[in-house]
Amino acid sequence: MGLTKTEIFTDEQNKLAIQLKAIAHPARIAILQYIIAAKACICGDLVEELGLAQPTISQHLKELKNAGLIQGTIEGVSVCYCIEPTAWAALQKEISNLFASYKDPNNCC
Amino acid sequence: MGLTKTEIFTDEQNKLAIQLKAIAHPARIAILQYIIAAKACICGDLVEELGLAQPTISQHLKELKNAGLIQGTIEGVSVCYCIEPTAWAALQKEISNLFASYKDPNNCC
DNA sequence: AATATTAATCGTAATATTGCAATATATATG
DNA sequence: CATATATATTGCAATATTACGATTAATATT
Repeated sequence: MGLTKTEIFTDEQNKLAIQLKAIAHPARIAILQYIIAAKACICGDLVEELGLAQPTISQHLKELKNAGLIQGTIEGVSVCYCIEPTAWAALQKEISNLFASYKDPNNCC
Repeated sequence: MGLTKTEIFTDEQNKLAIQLKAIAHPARIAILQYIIAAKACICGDLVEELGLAQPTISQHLKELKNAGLIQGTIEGVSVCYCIEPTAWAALQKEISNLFASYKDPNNCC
């Protein structure tokens, strides 16, 4: 075990879980916030900005990339990261649906 | 290692990460959707509904409870679960802020 | 070409997560 | 009280995650 039983759930549930998991880490939240806050793309000031080692940051960026939430373009020696607008908007909508489906308290608890 | 360096990040980032992590599993997404879809509170039809063993469901419910996202009230032999409205709304707002902070594509990537 | 700079990859240790069988707990009901 | 029902807890095996040192890869600069 130690293995999520993905075959039991719908593709939508699995995909949402994967993308939420990508965001569900303080370092990756911080990375996303930093990328968003910078008006331009971020060319890897992240190592200095956060207090984590370079391989660790690189790994977190890879996970965000794998989840499709950011994209990186090579700019000479460095790499520029920014939000992937389509996936970002899609995830926003998906999460919004989940939360909005809960209307008012049933006050039975 | 294997341990998130929480001291590096803000309380907000850590709390958001914890609550997102609670949702970031297909079983827990399915549980939340089922609780929401039922107009009344759910008294453990979950084991039959999802294809997971009873201890596994119980554990997932515990995690959602620990994250403050659901609450359970004892109803005789069984337990009724429903969304915790305050935490649910707060998390919705927090996530909404994160996503909304990204305006338009900077098209520099 | 040699060196510097930046980021990715590999390998590894520590810890966390997932899932379940077995068991425990707690409340009904006969 | 004995038994049934519903849920929680414990213990464990398999796997995943987190973090980083060491190394590699790739492009600039001298």
